[in-house]
Amino acid sequence: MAVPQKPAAHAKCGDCQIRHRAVCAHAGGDELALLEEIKYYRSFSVGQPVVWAGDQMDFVASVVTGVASLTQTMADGRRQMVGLLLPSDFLGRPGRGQATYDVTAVTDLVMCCFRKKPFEAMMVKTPHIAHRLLEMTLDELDAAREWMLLLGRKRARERIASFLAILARRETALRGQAATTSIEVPLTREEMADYLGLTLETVSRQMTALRRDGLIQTTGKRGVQIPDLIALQEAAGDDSDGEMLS
Amino acid sequence: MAVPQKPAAHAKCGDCQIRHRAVCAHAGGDELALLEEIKYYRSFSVGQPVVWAGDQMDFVASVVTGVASLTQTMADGRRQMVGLLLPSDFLGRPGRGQATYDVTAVTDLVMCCFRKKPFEAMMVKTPHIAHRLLEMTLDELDAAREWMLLLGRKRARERIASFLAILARRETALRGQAATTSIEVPLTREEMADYLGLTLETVSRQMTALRRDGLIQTTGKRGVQIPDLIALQEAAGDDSDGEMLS
DNA sequence: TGATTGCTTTGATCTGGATCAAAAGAAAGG
DNA sequence: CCTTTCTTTTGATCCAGATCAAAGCAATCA
Repeated sequence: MAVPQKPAAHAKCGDCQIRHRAVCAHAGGDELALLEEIKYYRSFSVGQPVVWAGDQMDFVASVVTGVASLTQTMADGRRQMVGLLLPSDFLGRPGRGQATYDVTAVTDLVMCCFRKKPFEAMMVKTPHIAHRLLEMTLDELDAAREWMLLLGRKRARERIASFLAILARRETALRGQAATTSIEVPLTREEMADYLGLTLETVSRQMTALRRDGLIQTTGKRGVQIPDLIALQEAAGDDSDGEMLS
Repeated sequence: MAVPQKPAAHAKCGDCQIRHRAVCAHAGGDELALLEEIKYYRSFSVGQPVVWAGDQMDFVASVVTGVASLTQTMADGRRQMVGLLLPSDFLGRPGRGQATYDVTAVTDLVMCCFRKKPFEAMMVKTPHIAHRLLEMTLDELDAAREWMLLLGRKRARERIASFLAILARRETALRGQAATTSIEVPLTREEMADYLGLTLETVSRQMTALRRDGLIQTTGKRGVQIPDLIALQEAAGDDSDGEMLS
């Protein structure tokens, strides 16, 4: 397990699968050419650290494939995951040299990296990249605040249902929606617990309860099928019709 | 109570007390002149709503004086405050028409407002404003994630200590630091509970406990003195030396 | 093939904070 | 002044989820 992979030889930005959702989404052909020059790929296998909080970090990056976690750890070992980076999500903060969180590959992971200096220089020159980064950061802020409601006020069952519903939504957004949505949860029970502010035992028990109540089916450890996404969202305590925003 | 105030006649941007910390911080003289043309002030008294979640919102704004809260409410009434807007903080999201959260004046409040359309137009033309907004949004994202750790993993006592320590830090940053830091908590016990993911009874009990243990003194309902900020930060469960970042 | 290693599930018990209830301040109004 | 209203404090009890403990289960390896 965990053999460091050789970065795959990658196609040009124009063919990239995250081209239209990542930080480069609004970049024109000329801007893309500039990015193309300074980009490089890095791969990580499951469980590998990308950076530790406090480390010097001289690059920023987009997730191309796989999933990474942002985690905070207290002195006595209590852990809280504060973000999941899925394909097209952005890692790093222009204008800051140290990492703020532990970043870990929770699945095999490929990132499209840019050295910080040239990227920051580009941000000044190419308004489309800066603009897209603002847009993405505002989205992340909304997501973080949604998570604050979950962590501050939702019961264990609602937290699990919320998490599964969010993954399912992202899935139906990419694929089309079928009668039953099928997802692959990219986290272990313990990682889910760290994300949801629970213990792994509670996560396991509530998964069992949701299955017993017919809100989900499961295949293996990671597969979850959702026969009725609306019902699951109601179990999540979310205002039934779903809060959509332009 | 709560008599709507007449917006005060205000000095020019150059003299504004939040000039160097708000979204206009990096704006040059010419950019400031443009902002000056489209700005207007609005005042709210304690308890007044600024906007409700879902409302059309055709302006963005900076807090000049006072404090506002961002709150999410679940269908059954559970509430979670997801942000506090202090002087110089920014409200609103360029590129979105509806408010995402309930915004309420928790003290008397003065805001410096810009109609959304002209502000968005300016963002395109003046890179300094867009850049500052990105910077502020990234800071808010960090704050939100710090709050996720608090809500997901900290005990009641640690949450209160964290909250007071954060207010105290902001105070010592503005004023100089004295031996004893004095702060005025801008929230009622119930509002603190909504912010900290607790009940108002637990907040009250833990305030009493912190006083009993000599970590704070109190004067009236709102005044709190902190004889030893380091000790309070330890009670907050934060890595003693405080996580400072460039 | 059995043994080791990592999850995950399930059971029994404990506890921090919620809930229910009431009293005590403190400010505002008649 | 007393009454009303709002906020805070304190007390008694309860319970959702944590903690402690032990099996299950599936993959990998020797």
